[in-house]
Amino acid sequence: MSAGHTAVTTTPRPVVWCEDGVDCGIRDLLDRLGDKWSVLTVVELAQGVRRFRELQRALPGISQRMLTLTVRRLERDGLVSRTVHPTVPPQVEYELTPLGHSLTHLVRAMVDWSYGHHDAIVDSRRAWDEANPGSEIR
Amino acid sequence: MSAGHTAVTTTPRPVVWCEDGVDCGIRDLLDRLGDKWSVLTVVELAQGVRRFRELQRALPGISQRMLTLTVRRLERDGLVSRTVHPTVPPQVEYELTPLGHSLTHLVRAMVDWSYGHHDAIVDSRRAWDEANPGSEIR
DNA sequence: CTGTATCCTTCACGATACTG
DNA sequence: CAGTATCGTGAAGGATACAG
Repeated sequence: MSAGHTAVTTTPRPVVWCEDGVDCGIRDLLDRLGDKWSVLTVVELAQGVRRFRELQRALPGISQRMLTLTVRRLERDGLVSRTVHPTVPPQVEYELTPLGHSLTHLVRAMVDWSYGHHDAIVDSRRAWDEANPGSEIR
Repeated sequence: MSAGHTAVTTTPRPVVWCEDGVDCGIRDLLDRLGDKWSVLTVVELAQGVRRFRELQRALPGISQRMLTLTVRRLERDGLVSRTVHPTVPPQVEYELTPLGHSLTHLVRAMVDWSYGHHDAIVDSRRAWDEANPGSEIR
């Protein structure tokens, strides 16, 4: 694997792009994973059905606006189902769909990896910061 | 599981926060996953050692500035090692560390999930968009 | 309670020029 | 080749007010 003394001229099979620049779907996932609240929302809903207000309380710091946007996008992607009970005051329940539950395994793997390597990352950062004082990288 | 006819009063063990709002590291991972180029860079480096220019060519669309920032951050986190050969012109090689390689498994799982569920997501979006014409959600 | 509508700020990223 | 420096832009997200 590291036996390359000459340049690696054969580009191995692409993993992310199918053909020159064509995204195969990973970008969608990364975008969802990337926004501030989607994963945390999925994690909370993995515990069970939640009402709007319950979600908001479970996600300290989220604004009403962002919670709405987040659950709407998750619903649009088919990860979350939204059930409106026509009562007064209104009652809306959010729940993970089977597709959403399948994402849960992945999220669990991410959480596990974080737990397992967080110390190493923190140490590495501290060492790097000491070796590169005054760097604007962060 | 769905047997809750009364409210779920016992909040299950937290998964993301250790204690009220304390992040246990998942946030760091999500931030890295979230930025535009980190994962793609790791994927490319998973194929082998790469020089700066090689990386740039492998990541169509990335600017010189962003590539620098991305590899610096990955280096700071201990995911990537940077080796400078004091030649002229300069030659710098980037390589995944063992920590970086461990992330590869997770990325692979993400790619697999994307491949497996991309169609379902696309379908769900189309259906949602048809059911919610003129929505600003996207 | 469950949203929408506005306004405003931040900052991630791109473009470009310059350096050793 | 491998960066650094600077500037500009758009989009994400927060705060707040209002509605059904």
